Amino acid sequence: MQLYLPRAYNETMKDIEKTAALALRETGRHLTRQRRLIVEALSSSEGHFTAEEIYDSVRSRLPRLNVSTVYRTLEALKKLGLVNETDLGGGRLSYHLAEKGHHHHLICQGCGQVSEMDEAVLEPLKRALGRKHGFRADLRHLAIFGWCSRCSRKDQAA
Amino acid sequence: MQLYLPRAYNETMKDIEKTAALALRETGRHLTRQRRLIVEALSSSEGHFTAEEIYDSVRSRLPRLNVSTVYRTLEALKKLGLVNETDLGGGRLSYHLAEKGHHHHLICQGCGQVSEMDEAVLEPLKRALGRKHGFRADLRHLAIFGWCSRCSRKDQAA
DNA sequence: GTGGTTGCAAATACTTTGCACCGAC
DNA sequence: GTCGGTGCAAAGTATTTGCAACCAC
Repeated sequence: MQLYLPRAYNETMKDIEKTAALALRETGRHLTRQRRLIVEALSSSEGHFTAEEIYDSVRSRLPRLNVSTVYRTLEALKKLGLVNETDLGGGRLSYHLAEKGHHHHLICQGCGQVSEMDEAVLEPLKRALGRKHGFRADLRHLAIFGWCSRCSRKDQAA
Repeated sequence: MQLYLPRAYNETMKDIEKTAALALRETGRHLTRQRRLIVEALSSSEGHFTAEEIYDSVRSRLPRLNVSTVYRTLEALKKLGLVNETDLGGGRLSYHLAEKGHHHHLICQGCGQVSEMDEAVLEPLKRALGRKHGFRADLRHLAIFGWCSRCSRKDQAA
């Protein structure tokens, strides 16, 4: 694959960025500077980001970036299956790079910390829903609210 | 308890409306016509409603009602513990009368139908989260997305 | 050069807030 | 009469869209 990017970029590009570049090209779309930086921001951590967090992050390097570009890019990447959109509540959506395995969020209502849990914990629930309710649960991006161990302790002390 | 309402109202009032009237009075708040009608709308079904659904429903009887009154009333009832707010995703909140037991939502991504599941199904999950992650899950209003049996069948046929 | 992409501004959807008047108590 | 509640309008927040300039191809 030959990118239009300067060689130095190409050599340091992460796999995910190359994947994005290819997927975009295959569908006749362009890999712009803003899109590359947005993918880079998304890949900067395993976590999830709101559109505004991505916007703020990329704007430090591309000050004229507009939020609508972020939304449009996330939409495009979502359609390509490279990004997943999660509704963690609070009236805003979160985005993270699509991964092989699924992960799930434990959101602490005390400190706001978001941790992840493994899928295995949910298997019994999934089976029970199918058996009892005929419901095929899509547990790819479940968000569970509650209290982390630290805030639980604080809570009891109060 | 003696309400300012005409006797006929008092006699036909549902228990929940009386509870609301008492709770409001106890905290030095007023039971207005709009608040009574909003509670009535909420109690018209076991389901959950968005603020706009309540607004539309009450406006047929009180055309000058304003949305902000609906939001403010829901907020007041929430503080009194009479109403629960649930984030079913999609950028809007849902409200329903607080019940003794908790209920949980199964939201079909195919037809949008929202059904309820009983709490028992979640107990094993709750225990596992505590044991494995030290996380005290607040599962009072869990929303699980997926596919109902009808849409599952359609999906397989396609 | 062409068509996809961007920045900008305006629109949309949901919710909140300031304020003067009103009404439950 | 008092203080809480309401309608109205405007603001706030998250997201989307129309459009002309722009740039990856």
